[in-house]
Amino acid sequence: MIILDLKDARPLYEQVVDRFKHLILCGVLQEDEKLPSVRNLAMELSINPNTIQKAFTELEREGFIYSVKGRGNFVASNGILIEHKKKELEQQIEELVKEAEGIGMSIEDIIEFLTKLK
Amino acid sequence: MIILDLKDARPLYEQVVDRFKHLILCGVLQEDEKLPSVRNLAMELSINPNTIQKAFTELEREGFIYSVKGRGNFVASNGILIEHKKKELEQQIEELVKEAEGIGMSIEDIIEFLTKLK
DNA sequence: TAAGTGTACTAATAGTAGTAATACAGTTGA
DNA sequence: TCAACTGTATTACTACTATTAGTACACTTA
Repeated sequence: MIILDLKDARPLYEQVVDRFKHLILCGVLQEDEKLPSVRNLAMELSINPNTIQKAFTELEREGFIYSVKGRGNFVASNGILIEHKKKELEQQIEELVKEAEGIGMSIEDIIEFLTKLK
Repeated sequence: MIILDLKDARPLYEQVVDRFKHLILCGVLQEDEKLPSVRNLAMELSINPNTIQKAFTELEREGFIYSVKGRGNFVASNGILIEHKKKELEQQIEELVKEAEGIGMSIEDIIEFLTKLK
């Protein structure tokens, strides 16, 4: 299900995160489907369970999965995932607006720039 | 002119960068005014010249100052500074838009969100 | 050309990120 | 209830990177 590339310079947990993101976004893993357990997957990949745990924690932080103690990790609903990402983006936008105002660029200026992008 | 806080966890060069940013943005340092030399300031603060050099390189990268080999570092014109920051922001906005489109959020949606911020 | 200036290279060190070993804690089903 | 599964927290080892410094080079100006 998940394949690691040990020659890849990227950290193992990051590779795991990206693989699962892909599987979820492409619909291979369906809503509420159970992910392999931390231990199983770690054994299968011959790495430490904590590395998988770190990957799952990150996936949860980004809204891709949810985790239930003692039961397992599960694919989050598409709605929740998108809602999560939307909030993240809105936060980023707010920070950007603050910075922009610091150099005398108003929200209107930003909207004007966005309009040109269309 | 510049004061360091050795108890501060932040790196020395970063403290120097922030101090100068403040001095420039508040107009204490005027356009084309010469900054203290790398060696002088280093001696005054009892740190290594390379640390000041690193701070100045960062300030130049962000458009706050410009540097002339053999002559010194000088405060950039306000216009250039703002232009520089504006381009940086616009780049960030473009990246944000791409991400937003990835989750089905259009430029119009972003504009709507911005409008509510006003 | 001396005395100032910025810059590049290298190295020592401290801090952090990645991974692992291990122990703790919740859930489930025979 | 308890064994066997599940996620989680704590700690520690290690490799990498960031920070700082030592030193040498290169340009500018009077």
